[in-house]
Amino acid sequence: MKQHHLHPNLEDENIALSPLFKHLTPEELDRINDDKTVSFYKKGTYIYHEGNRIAGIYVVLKGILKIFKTGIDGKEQIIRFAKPYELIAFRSVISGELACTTAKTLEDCVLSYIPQETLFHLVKTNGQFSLELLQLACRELGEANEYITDIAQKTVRERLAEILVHLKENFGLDNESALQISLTREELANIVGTATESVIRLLSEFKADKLIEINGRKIKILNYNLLRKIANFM
Amino acid sequence: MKQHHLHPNLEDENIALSPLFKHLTPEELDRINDDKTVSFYKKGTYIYHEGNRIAGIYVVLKGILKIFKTGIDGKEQIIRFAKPYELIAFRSVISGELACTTAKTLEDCVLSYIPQETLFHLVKTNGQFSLELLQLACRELGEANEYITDIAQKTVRERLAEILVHLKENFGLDNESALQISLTREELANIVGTATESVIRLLSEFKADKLIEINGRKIKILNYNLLRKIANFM
DNA sequence: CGAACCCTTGAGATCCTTCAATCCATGTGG
DNA sequence: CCACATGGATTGAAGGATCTCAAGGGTTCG
Repeated sequence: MKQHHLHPNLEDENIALSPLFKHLTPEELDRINDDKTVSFYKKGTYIYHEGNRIAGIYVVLKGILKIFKTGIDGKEQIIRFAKPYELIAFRSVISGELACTTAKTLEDCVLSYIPQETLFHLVKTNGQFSLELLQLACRELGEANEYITDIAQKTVRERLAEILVHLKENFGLDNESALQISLTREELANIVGTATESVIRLLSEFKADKLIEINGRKIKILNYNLLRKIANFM
Repeated sequence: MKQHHLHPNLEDENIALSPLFKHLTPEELDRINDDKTVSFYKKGTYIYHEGNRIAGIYVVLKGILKIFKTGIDGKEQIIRFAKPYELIAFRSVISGELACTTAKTLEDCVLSYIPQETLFHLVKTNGQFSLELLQLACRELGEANEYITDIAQKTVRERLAEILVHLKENFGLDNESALQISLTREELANIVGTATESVIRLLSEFKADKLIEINGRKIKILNYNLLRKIANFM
């Protein structure tokens, strides 16, 4: 296995922990392990840029990344986050299109890179694997459809509450019931699709309403159920 | 081949015209043709509803459908349209989730229904086919990401112009350079993600600016390039 | 001819954005 | 250790885009 020895504990991370690779045969896993490279990336590093042609997919082994599109005036629209054992870049690799998003690390990350040849070979020879990849893509598609409807129909207030709920669901709370993921106000705005100032004002309101507690970037969830209610889930 | 003889010319329609099924072996095509059913649906018919469990996919052979989610207060959000040789319902069938959208015919339609067993068998045994299906899903995912960014960042005016451009690209113009697809103002609003009244007012503005000509639901495109400019493509 | 639908227009309200100024924490170089 | 630069967070004020509500007009179809 090729490996960049830039980080002490890379060996700990095992690609087979990703649900997608669970049902591979030992031979297939060996092939992946031979072909892959594992690398360490500092917080704030770009993995790929919108418009790039990408020659392989990445499995997140450690850390969190944001995946975003750059829109009007360079304003970022965050499409999703990627956390350990999730894939990035597979959409463009599979479709053969240029990257439609940019990926940037929000924390120090360890990523495993799998060349597209290895991936395509697996898809073509392992029906179970390709079905699971398909299911992954289809689940993401379902989430994207939700997202579209929310942005189109909900108020900024509802969307912000919803995002807080999602962040809790996806990244959990620490022992003080604060969101584990740490985002700037601007990043929150770029998920919700609004102005930074609006996020700030609404967070203050949520705080005044005892829904959350704010300490810099630390956001404590005080009343999860009410937050869900405000989010106006269907 | 099982077939509902509800329509004179069903035999004309050949599922193999769909690019997805192009690379199948004759045996595989036979299997599909044995398993499929072809049916006629009048304009305004629901094919499936959000929340349904769906047991197979549909290939559109004739007609146009709208695929939408129902959001706040029952307001529809149109996610996409489906036209001949495109698939519907495959997202939920593949992911095994309940339908996250509703499909309704906008015109008289002919659809071919393929049971999920047939589909799954193909995916598992034909690597090329599953790759193409994956590519289809990934392209849709890319479009969904665009859509999200547009709705989040563009003004209603820009989005409406963009939708007109898209409708021209996807459904073409008739001999009078009017959009082939006929939508109500409300449906336009439900794509753009705005109020019906806003669409009406903006269409009037576009008309005043000689971008389009309006005749009931008939929308003639007079200045395509300027429309694209207003749409503010990146 | 009425009912159902759709389209259109106006007026007022409101949610959000934008712009500008300030504050605060952090880090860096002298 | 201080001075200053930088990037984020905050607040206020003003304006504008868009929505909602209400009313009226047109068309189609049984």
